[in-house]
Amino acid sequence: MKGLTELLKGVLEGIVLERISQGETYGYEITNYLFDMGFEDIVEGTVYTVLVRLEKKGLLAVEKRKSEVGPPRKFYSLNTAGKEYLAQFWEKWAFLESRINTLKNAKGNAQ
Amino acid sequence: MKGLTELLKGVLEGIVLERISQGETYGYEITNYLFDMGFEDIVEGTVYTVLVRLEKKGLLAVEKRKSEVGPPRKFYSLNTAGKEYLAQFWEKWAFLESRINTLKNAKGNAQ
DNA sequence: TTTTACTACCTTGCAATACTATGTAGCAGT
DNA sequence: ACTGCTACATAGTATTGCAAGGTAGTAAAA
Repeated sequence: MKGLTELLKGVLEGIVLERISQGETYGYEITNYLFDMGFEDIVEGTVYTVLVRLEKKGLLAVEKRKSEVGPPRKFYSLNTAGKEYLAQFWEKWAFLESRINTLKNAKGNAQ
Repeated sequence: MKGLTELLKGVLEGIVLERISQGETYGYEITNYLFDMGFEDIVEGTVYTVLVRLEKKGLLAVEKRKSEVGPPRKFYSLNTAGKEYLAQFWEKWAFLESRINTLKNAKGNAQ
């Protein structure tokens, strides 16, 4: 799906955090996962910038491990702050989703 | 709800368009509507900048009318391009919503 | 008549984020 | 040596919502 850029703002961060929370993983795998999910326009560079940002925010634990099929991988997992942050993300998402759907089903009560 | 800023990016535009599509309305009313919906941190300035952008994109028809309780109001409605754009917004939203919920219910299949 | 309150619109500068484009490097098979 | 895949990284750009102000019309209170 194309033209999602603006809608993804804030959401991508949450998606990446959730993916990590479901099991230790690394940037390249996340990129492929997103592609398989249908986010075909989210490229590697974008994912890495998100990971760097999340790490700077102090939400992730990192461990570098050798791979037998390429360069070493940086495995990420959520620390306590990361779990808390993710929980907040889901709260915000739920709020937004409910309001949007309310609006969507309102069918013209303006004025 | 606080801290929605990033999540609102792209979404706010859609919300405003949808509101307008449900019946001719103006900036001040939209602001109050958003507040009543629970978006208590979206202030007037934000709404007006959105309206200006939507107008520049050529999605809106405008008509200025006098008010008996204050300054004149600028009533907006969607033109053809605006309706098309809104339909695309809902498609994107549906896509995003479905993927997010898939992810949310995935429960750890990483690696 | 001045002040306050509500209505209504507008603008500039800022911060956060995703995208573009590009680069580096390890490993394996040809 | 070359190609292809794996894997990480970053500088610059565009878009967007927010903060913080400003201008004005109407009407009732002071």
